[in-house]
Formats: sequence, structure tokens, C-alpha cells
Amino acid sequence: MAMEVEKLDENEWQTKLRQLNESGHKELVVKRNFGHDGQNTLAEMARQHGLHFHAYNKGKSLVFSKVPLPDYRADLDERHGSAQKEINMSTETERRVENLLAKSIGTSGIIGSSSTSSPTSSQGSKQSLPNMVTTDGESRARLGVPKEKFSLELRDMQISKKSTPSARAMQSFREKLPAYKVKEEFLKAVADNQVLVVSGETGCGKTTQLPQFILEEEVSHLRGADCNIICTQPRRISAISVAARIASERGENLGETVGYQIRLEAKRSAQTRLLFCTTGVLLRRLVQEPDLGGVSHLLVDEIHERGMNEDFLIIILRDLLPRRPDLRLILMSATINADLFSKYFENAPTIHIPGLTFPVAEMFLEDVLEKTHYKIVSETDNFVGGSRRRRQLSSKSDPLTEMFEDVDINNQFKSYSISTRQSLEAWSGAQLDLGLVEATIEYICRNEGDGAILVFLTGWDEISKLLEKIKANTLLGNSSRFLVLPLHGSMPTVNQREIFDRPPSNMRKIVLATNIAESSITIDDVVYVIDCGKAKETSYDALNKLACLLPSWISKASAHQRRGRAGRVQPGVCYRLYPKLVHEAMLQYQLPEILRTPLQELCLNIKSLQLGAVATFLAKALQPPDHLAVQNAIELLKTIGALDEIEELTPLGHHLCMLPLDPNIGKMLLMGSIFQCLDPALTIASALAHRDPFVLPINRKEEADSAKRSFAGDSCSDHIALLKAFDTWKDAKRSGRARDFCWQNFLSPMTLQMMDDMRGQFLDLLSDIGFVDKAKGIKAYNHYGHDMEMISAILCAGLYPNVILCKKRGKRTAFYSKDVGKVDIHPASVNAGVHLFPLPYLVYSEKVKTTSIYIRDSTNISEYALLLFGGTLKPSKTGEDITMLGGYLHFSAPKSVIQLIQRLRGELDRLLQRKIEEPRLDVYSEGKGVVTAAVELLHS
DNA sequence: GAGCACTGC
Repeated sequence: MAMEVEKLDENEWQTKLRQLNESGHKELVVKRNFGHDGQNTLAEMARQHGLHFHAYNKGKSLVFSKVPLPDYRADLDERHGSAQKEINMSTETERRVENLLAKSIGTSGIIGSSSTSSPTSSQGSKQSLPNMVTTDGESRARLGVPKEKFSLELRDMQISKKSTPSARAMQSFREKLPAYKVKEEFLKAVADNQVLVVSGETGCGKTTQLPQFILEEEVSHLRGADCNIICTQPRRISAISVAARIASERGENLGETVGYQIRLEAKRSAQTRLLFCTTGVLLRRLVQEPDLGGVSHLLVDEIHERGMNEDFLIIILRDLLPRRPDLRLILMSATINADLFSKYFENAPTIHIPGLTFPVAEMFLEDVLEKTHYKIVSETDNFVGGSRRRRQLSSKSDPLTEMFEDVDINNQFKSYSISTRQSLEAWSGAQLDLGLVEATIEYICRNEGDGAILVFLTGWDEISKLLEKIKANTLLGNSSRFLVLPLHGSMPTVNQREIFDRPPSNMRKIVLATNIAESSITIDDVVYVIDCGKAKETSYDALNKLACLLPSWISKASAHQRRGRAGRVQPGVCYRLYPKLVHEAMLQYQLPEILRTPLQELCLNIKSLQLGAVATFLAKALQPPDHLAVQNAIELLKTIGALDEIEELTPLGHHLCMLPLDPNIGKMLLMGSIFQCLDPALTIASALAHRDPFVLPINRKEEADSAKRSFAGDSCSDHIALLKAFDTWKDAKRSGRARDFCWQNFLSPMTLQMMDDMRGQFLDLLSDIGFVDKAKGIKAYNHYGHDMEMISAILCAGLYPNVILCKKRGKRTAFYSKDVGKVDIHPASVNAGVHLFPLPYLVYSEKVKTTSIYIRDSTNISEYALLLFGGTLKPSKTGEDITMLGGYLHFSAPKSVIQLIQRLRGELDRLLQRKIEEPRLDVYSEGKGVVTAAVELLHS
């Protein structure tokens, strides 16, 4: 049935594909694992042939299959062994569940509830959210101050604040910024055009000055009371810091005329005329106010970053502009792709502002090699006749690396030394040479002037290895002369002051960082940047429904941004550890996030904003996502019951729209509130939605590992570990020991605090949509909050269809998922290294392909959790089998047991349906019998 | 037997 080949070169694909297409073969088995790029190449070609292939790993081979996924069953035995699970229910359990169920059917009154439309739920979804941006253009008027008077007040205040000596000093500083030179041109363009694109390099003052120009202009023309300027920022930190900066430039306190609003935090008042908020906050506001009533000017900053929120917002705004002719839209971008946005908005005029940073010299690999005399040695050079072309076959390579391998080094680099040319011959873009990084750092320290060094690396591993190399280095290892600091989003050092502070004068600071230092964290005193040219980047493989996190070449735009990090205080130097030819071949910009991410949450938001059919709407994007990615998202939303067959929101979908969460996590939260597990559901949802509170220290990772495991106990669950860690932190906090507790248990206090705040927000939202009555307190919804089986069932209800089969293979266990076949447990999971699981399945919240396909966090669950809280059950004709997940999960049992399970499940579903349609229904008392029967079964 | 880019509601 399968065609087999060893490895294919690019031209052979075409032929093989055609053969596969025309033949009766079902699969193409490629024996070499040639990596993700190869898969995508084939996928692309297949699409051109009008075929969709499904790829999965099978041992060391990669299999491409024509078989559509629902027809999985036939292949199951061959690939996974038998996936059939026998349900062994004791007659005692059967009898008890039977009794509980019989009782409940008599009393609960839940039979015959068949309404499908829901007036109550749609009412619920129109209720207002707390922490929402509210229109307050008229708020002062409402407070009794007439508009005209308020405008006068604002103007007089602006005049008086400008006359103080400190304000004059501030003004002269502002006048030196490049943005000041375009002030009149800018204000005229804003007055004359509905849309304007402003491009400018960092340091030109566009973010701090342009919104301020508008504010000053409006206030001085006595339009202050009517103006309502919003400026969006992609990150929380920048929303706060820019607002604070502008308030101080105006000589005001933050929260007066200038304020900010980010999730769970705001500083603003009725006077506020200029508000900085994150893009996410504005998108939430659009749910309530599709026309942005009351907003006079909207500035969208950093659109060149092409974040998902910003791309999404821009589609909505383009449609909104005709309905709001008085609204002014200003898009702010880096220079590099301003034209793209101008074209998108019917050739809107653009204004360019030159930058004001110090010049940064740049060097490429060839120059770095000349200076450092470092010799790159290829691993395969030791073999006789190891030509460069041959080496490429042995390593996973990418187009840029391959391109350079075809370059005639001696010809192209005539003017360079022989040693450099040899090194260039040996260089491979596939692997970073840490020795070269070390040599470059050493060169700077020996030969260049003072100033901090910032090294861009791809991840934890490289940072850790380089740190060790530096420690062992005879010069750099001297800790009284060199301060070497790792900087990684998951390391506990991120907020330590020494990263930002200037070191003592005889000491040089060397920061080893990931992408985090590209835009999120700014270190002012950097003079030297060393750039490895790569970053770990997410991508989304729509064919296999798989998120990937793989190192790849950065774009020219990112390289430019990294270089700029060296010129903030004085002229700097950027050492690029890749050849100039590679730099020239880099993509202009990074692929926008909307093309690199699963889209379920975005699709849900599109539905909640009533923007029409998802695919039609997304086709209007600057760069529309792949059709298959959209289909996957819609299908998932249907699977979890958020969308119906005609892609309309179900009552459940309406509720999920109100929760700022991934739909799966939102569902888990709702299920937790319904089934008396509110407290754990709040905690787990906030951790999954925000970030993992466990940090990864560089030297003590074994200790960190065991701390996490001790929280999990014998639960076989990362989610329980999160829960226990959070609860223990709360206790420690109450007794004033939070700081020590976090340090000893490798937890991030900031993340835990954020989780705590988010729990509060979720509780408010659940209360708004009627699922809980806040006045009664969490305890009233937490009867099973300490019941592990019930918590696992809730996790299953929320995380489905993210299910993994655990299959015993001798002393070990192997893991399989429906979409990609064999997967591994991530080594940071508490389930890594567990050989025998008490229960046959795992549910997970994240599956990511890195060096392998890993399940990052998982919880071991029983067949009953799946049968009662998983996907739709499909009984077989014989009545002795039930399947789920398109036949992937298969259960068998005696007829009576199957019938019992179906009846119980039916009652549970009806109860749930009624609750979703009438959120205020008291499930705990009305459906007590059904719930107790379910709990009984989960415990058996 | 071995690993964790970064945001945001």
C-alpha cells in the first residue's frame, strides 16, 4: 500500500507526487527524516496538485498519506498497536451509578429540555465588562461641567503648565527631537486626511510627540472636551512608560489628561483626553462599541511588527472608516514597510521622520574573522574529500545556508586572508559556533573601548553553554572585570537591576540574551552588539495542525533592530556572525504573526464582533492566512461546541466570547464553575492563559525540576503542579513569606501575582455572564475543588480534543496523538520519565514541535473522564463499542455498561445544555443526582 | 533520554 523511498531531491518530489497521485498507493514513506522544511515543501507541491497530504512520523521515517483523517481507524493497528480500550466496570459500580442516575431522573426535571436558541445567553453576552475602556467624551459634562467650560479649563491649564521654567526646559528638549520638525506638516495632514501613515526610526520621538501634538492642538483650539485620543501599543510596558513620559513632559501627574489602560490596570480619569492602551484592550472595547463612538483620533503604533492583534485591528478599522468619517486614524510604523500600509488604506499619505540614534558600524562574518583570526573547523572536514556540497546532505539545512554553500569562496573573498577563506569554507549556517562568539567577545574586550556588550542568541541552551565557556575563559572568566548576565524570558534574572544598571567603571557588562532584548527589554549602555542572526520562531503547520518553535534566520528588519540596540548612548559596533551574502538573502520582514499561529481565538473574536463569515473576513487581511489554517480553527470551534454546523456561535460560543481566553481554556473555566471546581479552574486557566510561573535557573535546574515534581506529588499532572504551587504561594503570602517561598521553589512572584489578578478578572466575568454569583464567594462553587478526579475531568472537558494515548511498550510508555502520531513528553513536564501511568490517557494544553514533537504540559486522565466529559460519543451497531474523536479513541464494554454510560452522558449533556442556556440555573441542587453519578464513576 | 522565542485581552 505504501511507496518507499530513501531520500528525495527537490526535482524527484514532483515525479513521486504525481505517481502517488495516480497510483493506488495510499502513502509515501520517506526513510530519512529530512525535517520540517521538507514536509512543507511537499505540502506546498501537493496543494498545487490539488491534493492534501497528511504527514506523520513513523519510527525514523516520515509518512505522507493520502488518507483523510476521519478514516483513521483502518491504519490504527498498524501504527499504534491496538488503540481499543476495554472498560472494566465492576458490577458494584454499575449498580451504584445506575441507582444514582435513576433517582436523579425522577427529581431533576432536566428531561425534555430541547430548546436550541437562547434568549438568556444572548442577553448575557451583551452585558458590560468590568475594566473596560468607557466612552467618556462627555464624562465631565455628566459631572455637571458644561463642555465649553471644560474646554476652557483644559486650555488654561495647558497654558499655565507651559510657563514654568521646568516646562520650558522640557519644551527645548522636545524641540530637538526630529518629530518636532514635522509638527506642522503632521497636524495639517491629520486635519486633511482620514488616514495617515507615519514612518520613523527609533529615537525620532514619534510615539511620544505625535499624540501630544494632536492633544495640544485640540486643547488650544478649545476642542479639548470633544477630543478623545487613543494610542495603542503592542506591549503593556510601553503603554505605561510612554503615558508616564508624556504626562511628565506636560508637567502633569499620570492619569490627568494623559492616562493608560492595560489589562487589570489603569490610570485614567474623567479628564483624560489622551489614553495609551494595549491593542488587546482596544479590541475588547470594539466588542461593546463597534463604531468606537466618542473616539476622535486613533493612533496605532508599531504596526510594522505585524502582531496578530494589530493586523486584526487594521482590517476592522478599514471597514469602520466609512461609517466614522470624523474619526482620524494614524498608523505608526518603522520606515521599512510604511508603503505596505499606505497601499492597504487606499494610498493614504505618508510622512517620514528621520531617526536620532548614534551611528552603528557593522561587520559581517568575513570581517569578524579577519579581526579575530578565529578558525572555524567543520566537523566533517576530518573526512577525506569532505566537500562542502556533501556536508550539506548530512545536516539539516535551510535555503540561506545552502545558498552560501554554493558560493565560490576563493573567488568571492579574494581580498581576504587564506585563514578567513578557509573558515568561510567550513562555516555552516545550520549550527552556531559558540567558540566564534566567545572569540568575538574576547576581541572586543581586548581591543575596543568601554561599553556593554549585548549578545543575541536563540535560546536557553545557547545562553547556558556560552556562559560556561566564558567562565572557563582565561580573560573573560575574571569576575572582577567582567559581569556576565544571562537574559531569557524564563530565567529568574529578568527583573534584576544589574541588567539595566551601569556596572562600576572598571567592569564590563556582557549580556547574553534572546529576542527579549530586541524590543521588550532595552539596555541603554550597550555599545557592542553581537548578532548570531537567528531566533526561535513559531510557525503553524496547518496540515498537521501543529505549532512549531524552530530556530530560523531573522529578517533584515530584525537584524536592523538588533544593530540599533548598540547606538542608544554613543556610536556603536554590530558584529554579525553570518556572511554579508546571507544577510542580503534574508527576508525583508518576518512573516506576520497571523500566518504563524493557530487561529481559533481570532476566529472566535471575529464571530463575537459580528464581522460575518470568518474566511471572508480574513481574506481582507493585509496578508490573509492559509485557508487550511482557517478551516482547522473553525473545525476546532465546532468540535468544542462553540460554533454550530453553519458556523454561527452557539450559546456556549457566546459565553466563550466574553472570556479573554483561548476557547479551550475558556471552556475549562466554564466547566469548572458549573461542576463545582471553580477555584482550581480559575488558577489553572490563569496560568495557561498567561505564562508558566516556574522559572528555569541556569545552574540549579535539577533542583527546580524536583521542586516542580514535589508540587505535582503523584498526580501525574503539570496542571495540578501549577495549582499546588499557586495555592502554597497564597498561603506563604498570607504569612508574609512569599519572597523566600518563590526563591526556594523556583517560582516567579510577578507571574503568580498576575495569575492572582487574572483570577479576579475571570471571577468578575463569570459573574457578569451569570455563571457565578460573586456575592456567594468562590466556596459556593467549589464543592469538588479538592477532588483530583473531578479536576481531571474538568481539564478533560476543557482541553479536549487535545488527547494523547499512553501505550505500554515493555517497561516504557509510548505516546500517540491523532493528528501527528507519536509524540514525546517535554522533559520539563512532571510526566517526563514516568514509565507507568495509572490511567490510559493524557490531556494536554500545548503540543509544540521543536527538536521533536513535545507535549509541554499534561494530566493523566481515565477513560471515564473522556467518556463523560470528552467529545461526542459514537456507538457502534453491535452496542458493545463506542468511539470518539473521529474513531481515534475506541472503547469496548458489555452492552449494559455501554448503555449506562450513554445514559449518564446524555443526562450530563442535557444538564450542561440547560445551564449554558440559563447560566443562573443552580446545577448543583437541580442536577445533583447526575453529577454524583458522574463523580461515582470517575472515582471507581 | 533530554529541553524551554516573545507578546496580549
